[in-house]
Amino acid sequence: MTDRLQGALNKLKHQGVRMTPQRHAILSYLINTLTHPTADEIYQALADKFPNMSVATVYNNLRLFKDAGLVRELTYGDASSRFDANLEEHYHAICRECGKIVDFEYPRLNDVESIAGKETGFEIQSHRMEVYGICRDCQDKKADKKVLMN
Amino acid sequence: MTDRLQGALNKLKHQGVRMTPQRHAILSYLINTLTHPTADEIYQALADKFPNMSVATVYNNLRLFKDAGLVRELTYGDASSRFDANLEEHYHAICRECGKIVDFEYPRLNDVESIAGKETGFEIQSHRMEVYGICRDCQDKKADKKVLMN
DNA sequence: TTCCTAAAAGATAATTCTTATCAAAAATGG
DNA sequence: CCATTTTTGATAAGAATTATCTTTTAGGAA
Repeated sequence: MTDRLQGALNKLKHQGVRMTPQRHAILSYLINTLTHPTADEIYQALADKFPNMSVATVYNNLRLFKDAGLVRELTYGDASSRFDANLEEHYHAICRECGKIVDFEYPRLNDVESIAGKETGFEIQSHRMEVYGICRDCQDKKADKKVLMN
Repeated sequence: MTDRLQGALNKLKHQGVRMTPQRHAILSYLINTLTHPTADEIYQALADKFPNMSVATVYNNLRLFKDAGLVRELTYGDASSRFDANLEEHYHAICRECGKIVDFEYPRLNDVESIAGKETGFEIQSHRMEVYGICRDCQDKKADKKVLMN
């Protein structure tokens, strides 16, 4: 059991949230996976352990975790939301080909929020930044395809 | 007729794209509006002029403009995509309350793309950044509500 | 101008993702 | 172990977007 999972479980207990096997599995999966899965990916990943689990349960729990401040919902170009249990400051790189999301380190943009606030009159609460491109895997696939075509 | 509209029309013609009244109206609306409308907002806005126009036509043309490099699709937290015909460098401030999107100026993040590329192995093509908060209007509304409650 | 043909529009069905509903099952506190 | 409240699971419903297909139209050629 990781520290982060333990901490999350404590937080939920403290908020009076009941623990269920499904809930535990979803949370655990989210915290231990390095990718940023969609609701459906979580559903698929847990299908072996919980053949009877409903997708609605996954969505319900993701919302609950979000409300509890345990995960963030990421909405990007492709259709479905992705979920990120890493609440620390970090930015994302997104593959235009396969939708994969990878974290990367970059100095926090400290001044954007105040500058944008002054310029727009908004009361800024947060910011977000990401880069788009083609991941290594998809680059390789494209190279292979080229070779095959010649 | 604005220069930007004229330029866009030329670009389409050059690509062999046929012009239709609906297409022209959608493009013109997008270029002349300062907001970043959703497909449905465009549809509603043009309903008077084109009572028989289908939503599918709006979506088809938006995709065509996107493929032609004339507009960008912006996907945010709320359900539907927004479209931006301003291709110049700029960042967005988004209101969490009403969904409004406002442009703001901030020095271009020149180094993010190369730094992220080195760190992740991605072939980076673009980046995007935005701030989230409460716009002036919604701040005022909240203040009013407070007064009323006392 | 008129005609031809490929492209686009319009109507609507289909898809996809997500949320709502509700009866049955399960989790906590006593 | 019981009672109460939550959660689950099944499914319907909803919203945004895309696909399909027929009719109409744009734009070049005759």
